[in-house]
Amino acid sequence: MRLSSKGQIAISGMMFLAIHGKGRAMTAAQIASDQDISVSYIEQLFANLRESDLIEGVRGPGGGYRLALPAADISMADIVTSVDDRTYAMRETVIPHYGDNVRYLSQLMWSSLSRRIYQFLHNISLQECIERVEEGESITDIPAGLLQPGLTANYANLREAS
Amino acid sequence: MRLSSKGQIAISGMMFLAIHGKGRAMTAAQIASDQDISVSYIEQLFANLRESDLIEGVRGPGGGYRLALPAADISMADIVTSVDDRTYAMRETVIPHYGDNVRYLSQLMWSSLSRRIYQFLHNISLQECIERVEEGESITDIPAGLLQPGLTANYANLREAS
DNA sequence: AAAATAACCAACCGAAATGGTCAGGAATAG
DNA sequence: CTATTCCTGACCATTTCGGTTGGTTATTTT
Repeated sequence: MRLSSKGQIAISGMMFLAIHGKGRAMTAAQIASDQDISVSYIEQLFANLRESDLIEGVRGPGGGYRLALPAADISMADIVTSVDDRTYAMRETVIPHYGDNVRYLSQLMWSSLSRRIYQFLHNISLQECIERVEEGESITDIPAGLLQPGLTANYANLREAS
Repeated sequence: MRLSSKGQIAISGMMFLAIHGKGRAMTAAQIASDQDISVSYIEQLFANLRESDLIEGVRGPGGGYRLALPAADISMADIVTSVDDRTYAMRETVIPHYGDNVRYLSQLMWSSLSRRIYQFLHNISLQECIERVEEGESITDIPAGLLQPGLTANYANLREAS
């Protein structure tokens, strides 16, 4: 299991589709602008998501990208593995030898944990993910480095302010 | 939140200490050999773990590395953030503007998920992690790419075979 | 005291991944 | 036909990954 900024961008992009799309297609330009990232890079990542049948591309004027499935049927694991684990060769590519006791155990350990992380992400749907924030989850008391100092409000605050 | 092969190596290394150390120090050479990786690279990663007070280094003959805390008091999140999130600048470094409604929401979404992943990893201790495998967790039915084809046995099988 | 061990430290290096640019081609709406 | 927009491929700068080399300390053993 792997999780990088690539997965972050893909997840944020999918959230954007789920929230603002609502059936109609959103252009790569809109998604890129939302995340302050280049259009081409969004297109690269969304090409992966399309190959994984998570989104559909609609060409021509009025076109863009839309979810290929209900948000409830798309998991975080689906998104992450689509863009992140694609080229990620797990380090345990050597088929373990039963005689090589110690090394085999190390591989087994990581596999076990990797699987737990995958299943955790698999149980979080795009739908549930955006509902949680829209319902005004309070996000305080977060470990250092995970969040910017200024970012301690929630969606409810945002609604009042805008 | 971030998770790469660096985190994997660190976690596997810590598991090695927890299982084989049992109080006495294990050398960087032993840990590196177990993971089939260079000694210097292990030293680099373990320097981070030491700075985070997760391990102690003991110099001289008979020296090596040992856990600085009971395995039950060390979480997966501790290890991963020590080596992985150290140089990882979260993409949300721009302080969100309340007026910039859409972009703020995207950042909020990711922060919310990132926090959930962190807390998930924070609730898995090194102790619990190794016990689970030692007790013979069966690891079949794993999504493609997460595990090598040959790697479908469990610790119980290993014990029988060796 | 000398030698051996093994953590520590810093500089550098090739390969890969990240994130981006540019130039076009193919489909579709007006 | 034309504008829009996805799609594709080539290329590029920078960072990260994993490693190498060459040391220096601290500690134990001889």
